Amino acid sequence: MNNPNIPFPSFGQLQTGIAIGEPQQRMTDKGEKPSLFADVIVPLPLANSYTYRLPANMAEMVQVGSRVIVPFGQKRFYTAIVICLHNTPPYGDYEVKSITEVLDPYPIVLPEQLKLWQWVAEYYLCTLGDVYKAALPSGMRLESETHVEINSDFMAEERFTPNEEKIYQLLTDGKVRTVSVIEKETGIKNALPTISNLLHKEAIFVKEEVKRTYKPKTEVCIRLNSGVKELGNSCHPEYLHHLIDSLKRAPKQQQLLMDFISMETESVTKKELLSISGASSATLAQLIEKGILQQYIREVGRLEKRQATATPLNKLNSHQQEAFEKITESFTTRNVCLLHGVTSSGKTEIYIHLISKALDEGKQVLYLLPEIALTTQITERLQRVFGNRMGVYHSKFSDEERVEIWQKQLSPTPYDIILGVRSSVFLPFQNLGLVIVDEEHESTYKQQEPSPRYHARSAATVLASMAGAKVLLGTATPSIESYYNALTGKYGLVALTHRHQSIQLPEIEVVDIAELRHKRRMTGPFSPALLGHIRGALERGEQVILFQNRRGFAPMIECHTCGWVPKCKNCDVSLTYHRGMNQLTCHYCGYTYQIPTSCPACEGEELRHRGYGTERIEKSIKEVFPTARVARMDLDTTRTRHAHERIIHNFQSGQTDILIGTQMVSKGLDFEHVSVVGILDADTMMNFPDFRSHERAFQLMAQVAGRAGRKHHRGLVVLQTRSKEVPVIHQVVTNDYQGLYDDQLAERLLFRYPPYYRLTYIYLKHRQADLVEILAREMATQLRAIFGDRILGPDTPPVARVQTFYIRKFILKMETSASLPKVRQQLNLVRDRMLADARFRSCVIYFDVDPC
DNA sequence: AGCACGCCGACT
DNA sequence: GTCGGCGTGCTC
Repeated sequence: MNNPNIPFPSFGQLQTGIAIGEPQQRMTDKGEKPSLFADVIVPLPLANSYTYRLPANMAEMVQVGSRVIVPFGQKRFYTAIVICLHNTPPYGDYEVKSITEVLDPYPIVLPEQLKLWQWVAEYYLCTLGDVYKAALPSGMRLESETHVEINSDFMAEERFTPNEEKIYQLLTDGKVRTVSVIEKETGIKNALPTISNLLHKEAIFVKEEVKRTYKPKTEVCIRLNSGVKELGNSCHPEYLHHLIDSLKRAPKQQQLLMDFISMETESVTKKELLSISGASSATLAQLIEKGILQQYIREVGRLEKRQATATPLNKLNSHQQEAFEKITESFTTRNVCLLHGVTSSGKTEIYIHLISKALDEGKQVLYLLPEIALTTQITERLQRVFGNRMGVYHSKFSDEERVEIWQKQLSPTPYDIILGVRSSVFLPFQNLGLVIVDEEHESTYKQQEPSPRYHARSAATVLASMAGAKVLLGTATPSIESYYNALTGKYGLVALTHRHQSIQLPEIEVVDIAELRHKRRMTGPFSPALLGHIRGALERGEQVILFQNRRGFAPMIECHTCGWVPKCKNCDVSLTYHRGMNQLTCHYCGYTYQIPTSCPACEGEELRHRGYGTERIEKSIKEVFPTARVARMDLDTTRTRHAHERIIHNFQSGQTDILIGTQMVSKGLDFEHVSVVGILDADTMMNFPDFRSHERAFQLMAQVAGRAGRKHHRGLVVLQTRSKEVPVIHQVVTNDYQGLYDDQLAERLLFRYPPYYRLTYIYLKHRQADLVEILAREMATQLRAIFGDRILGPDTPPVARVQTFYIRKFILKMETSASLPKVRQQLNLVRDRMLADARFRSCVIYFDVDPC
């Protein structure tokens, strides 16, 4: 295993070989000759780019990075991205189709972005089409749909089949319908063949139409009728008075007109006018009817209009100032710097000063946050300082809003700062100077599903190096990988150990719930000690956070008689009981089930809840403290855009006493009055079957613990566990990150994990269990022939079946010294070889590079 | 990913 | 004959 020289067969080209950008011009093309061909990528999981003919009238209008509409396949049209313009006719005997329409006369994907797309596709072993789909807001990707209409001139010569008759009859009303509508209304499963038969018989017309999903937002506005306005302005200053007088007999209209004039504005939205004047829309309609006021529709942006910067920068304290200078210093020799700052050390202030510095230098800043943390406090803090220079890019924003941000970033007046989640690394930047990855250790930066399975931290680093920008990774609990990179000198390292405003780290009390449970001293999920501390806090008017990293009511229900547990029919997992919705839910595929009244195995009537989710914790705590005001924050209570903010706001303003939540409660929040934090069950985190489980458990617990404590009082954390002898528990109690790091690093080396080895997971999926099994066995042989004992598996993952697909998994552990392009090429080769086998053609094989 | 095409078994 | 359900192969 110590030999990194794997027997790689020597193949010529290693890379995918898709050329992006202007090709080398041949001498003969030196002139300003317009290009004849365009290579494009389509938003499909296809490995190749495709060459289209560029009609002469479009040649001037298209650039690398423009969107174009192209016919692709038998009927459909797609929005493709031009990645190369050239004059080389493609070889091979296929008909070269022409571009249908050019959507952008300028690039909407900049050359640098295309390079990032290509890096992501290569590194994460996916297609450019996958990256394209993830990168561009879907509102910018128009697709075609088939519309079907009756031919009214049709004379029946042949007989129709029953299905043809059905569809024809449906269409006799003359309405235009899409294929899916026809299928729905007739109940025919696959209507396409029948529709094409009808088309052959010329009974119907079919047209393929590109649907424009993006619609600009509009509002109805009111202004003076132009004639009235002119008279009022110049010729007859008295005219408006006459006009008002003339409405004497219509006092409501008169009042409304006066209200409008007193607003001293050219134009106002209808809504605003009516609400200010209190008039009815009928009154307004009459004024419009009389030609005094005029109604028109105005296009408005969806982006929030905000005040220009108002609040000045806070002055940094001496520790922050020192850190700030060290970071700046580090950037002179290194591109990436890790800021390791304990909770409440004021990292955000340092970020703000770094952002401000970058802006002063005329650069743009990308501020990345993990998915869950966004909104609330950090956003508000940054908005107070940077106002309308900052844009927010988040999955809870509508697609239209994302489109507008994208376009704004291409405009001459882009946001200087983007605060965003994972996917904002794909936004166009014209002059990027700094990327901040906040809470860099967060695993939500890694996209799990679907492809591209990319890590935003890595993508951001690559993006920055392409743009000549610097990267700051900030966290209180660095990922083992980043800390290793910092200690080995690849990254700069700056530590911030002083907490702001004399806030002490909380005291952590470990409670052994195994023993208490044995002695029957537990009240449901709560130990006597925890309940005592909660009671104390409530009596003192202080707040409590209870952390349980599991949503729902109970992770499973179980028949008390025979032990039967309901499982998902699609996935190999037990179902979570959600009490609020009174149903069982699969947390993997989202499928919901009715609750059985009796056990289908033994017909026992007693089905018991096993374990605790946040919902059940909420119910239990209300039973113990009936007067306490309790709120819950988890995926289920924060589905809507503002729910998250509302829960936090209510807690912050003291309208809630106890906040129960999943890891959501641990992110980027600072509450003034929290004195007690309860970690209800540390074991579920530590027992997670993953090499990162202890690292993650430490990070989570340290973060949650950091929520306890206020300015002058030390907070208290009650940590309930059944395994208090596990080192991580002690490391959390003593806030010993270094200890955790040393332990983990030793383990990682011993068991060949990152940062010493690079991991790639190889997944195999198929509907038939036996087929994946055979595939796995044969693939194992091939993989081992190349990679030897660097291949582990095939394993059956803990959840062996998700959404009716059976799953097998290999783990590849590569030395960091091995050539990545060669490894990738080998992996692709094996996959292609397996899929070339007729037996395995319908199997799915994919890779997860640097899994989290 | 769609979509066509071809083959097969079932229904009537 | 018609229909629906797959497996297979291709998309400039």
